[in-house]
Amino acid sequence: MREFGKRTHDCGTLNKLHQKESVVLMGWIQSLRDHGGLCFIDLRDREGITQLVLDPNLFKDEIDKLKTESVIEVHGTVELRPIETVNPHLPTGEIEVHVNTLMIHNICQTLPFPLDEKAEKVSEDLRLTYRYLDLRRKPNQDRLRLRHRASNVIRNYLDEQGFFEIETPALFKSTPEGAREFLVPSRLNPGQCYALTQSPQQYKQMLMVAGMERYFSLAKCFRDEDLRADRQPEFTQIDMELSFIDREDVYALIEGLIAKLWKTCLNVDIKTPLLRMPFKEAMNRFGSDKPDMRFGLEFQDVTSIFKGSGFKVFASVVEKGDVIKVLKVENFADMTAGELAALEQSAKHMGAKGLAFIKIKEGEWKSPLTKFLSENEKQALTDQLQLKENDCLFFMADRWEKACTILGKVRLELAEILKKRGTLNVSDQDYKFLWVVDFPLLTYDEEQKKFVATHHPFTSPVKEDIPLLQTDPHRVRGQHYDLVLNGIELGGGSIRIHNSDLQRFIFENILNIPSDVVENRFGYMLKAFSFGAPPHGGIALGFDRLVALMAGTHSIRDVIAFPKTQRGQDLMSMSPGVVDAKQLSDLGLQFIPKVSL
RNA sequence: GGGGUGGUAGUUCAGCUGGUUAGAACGCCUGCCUGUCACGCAGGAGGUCGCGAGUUCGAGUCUCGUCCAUCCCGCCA
Repeated sequence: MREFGKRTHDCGTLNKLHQKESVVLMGWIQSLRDHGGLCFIDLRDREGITQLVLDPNLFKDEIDKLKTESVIEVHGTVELRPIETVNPHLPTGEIEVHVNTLMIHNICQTLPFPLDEKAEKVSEDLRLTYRYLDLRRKPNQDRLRLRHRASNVIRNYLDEQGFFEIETPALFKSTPEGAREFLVPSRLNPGQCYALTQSPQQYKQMLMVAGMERYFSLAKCFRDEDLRADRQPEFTQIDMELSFIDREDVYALIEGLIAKLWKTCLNVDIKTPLLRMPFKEAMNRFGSDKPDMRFGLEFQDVTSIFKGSGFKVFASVVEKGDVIKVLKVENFADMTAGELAALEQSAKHMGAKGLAFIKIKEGEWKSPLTKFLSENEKQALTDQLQLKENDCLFFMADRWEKACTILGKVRLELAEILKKRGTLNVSDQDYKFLWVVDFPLLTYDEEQKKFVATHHPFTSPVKEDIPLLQTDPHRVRGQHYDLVLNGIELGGGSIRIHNSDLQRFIFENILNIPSDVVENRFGYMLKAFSFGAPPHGGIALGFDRLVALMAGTHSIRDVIAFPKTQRGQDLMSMSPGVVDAKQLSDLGLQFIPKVSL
């Protein structure tokens, strides 16, 4: 079967059917149990563990030398274990290999940390320093195996759907309107820099102009932003672009892909089509553009109830045209001071002045605001929210988006609290996907005092909203879509602008980018769109996040072979590092000490 | 750039209101052991308490600074 190596089997496959067979195994010593007159070794390779039995009379010297994680090769015979010594926890637990030849390939010195279950508690920086050891552990092997299987499924699926896998450059030019970039000085063009691609966005659109029709790539992308558990400076996107399609085609394509991935890799059936929710609705109900749909805790709007209220804070908010959102939690009137503090903190963290609440206990409204509320207001709240004993309400009054966002944060914190209490069950194996759609094309940036693209400037407006560009730009919806799973944005995409004039109008008249800058940065795109660009659109899914979610881990470092720390360092190879003066001078570079103000 | 949490044997941790020679488990070393699979038994080695100042008769413990890790906010079109 095996075309390479001298192994006859791997350590996961032998069973009682192989009895009396001569086999050759190679692998690592997982554990060594020397009983004096008899010695057991658990030999491990990528596929499993097989118990070896060694006679000390034959291998005395070797056994003395061997240590855990040493690499050995054994030739021996498969024997049934005595019935009372069968290990039911091991797939190969019915047999063992009686060794007649032992070759030591490498003695392992004492390990810097244990490689059994205890490794989970070892500090991550130590494990990253010895990443090659940490990766020997089964959970890590399984996660990289899962990643491999997922990429295989993706390639096969997209091939069936008529896609070409095409590599695009990692060295691109700087596009400063996006994320902060890694710059790469060009030796051959002194004084000039490449930037590592934040995404192959512009290249893939050019591939559509080039008539490739369907492109995909598992593309490495680079962003020089601060890191998080779900963010690395280099990461992988499943990047796709299609010609002659609309949003529905993209939804169907991706739903097929997700269903196939989950079925093949996890044996889980995902019901399609997936739920779709307009951005506005997601904000109004859950206070997020990536709502976690595994639990309720929805908001209601009670703005109209507080018109002219005796509670001045609320009344003035209504007067300004802002909103009041409320989150009702059942059986939470016994909220502790600590729980309230945690909720208030997450609200304040997001810029709230406070977090108003009402508890209904023994028929009474317990709250700092009770004395300001009229009977009419109480009745209106009771009716609209169907209040009952032990309910607890949290209010947020502010500008629409801010009020929703803050209460959205409170909702997530509440879920954590309820989980701790054991009154809310949220499972990682419960996969609640949805599409969030109908985002506004433009967002007003208070600091810059101008409109910016909500996603990116290549997003096409919804056709019937195009006339609004002239009159009410903020009301224009974009043909953008985000794929969300359990409160995490898996990816997003859009139908693009393929008309040179419309694209130029957006750049110059809506986003107010000076025409010479447009020409310099995007001139080639505008030109390309004037040479027969097909209508097109696409999507990019975060591959690391996707695999992390499938693996049931929240950190993408767990599914990346050699991840970087939060400061962007590779502790194993110690990168980044200083470079020779010669290398710098070849590039015409010189480091100036950073001066802090 | 800002906030939270943490840093004590190789590893994971304990170490109380500051007070003898800083402990445990696992790992490691030596010896014994023919049915273990977290093998067992006996013995042993192993520490600049992240680093630097300060308070104090006395600091792992208190204060300040600093470094590192991690989580979050800003940021991530």
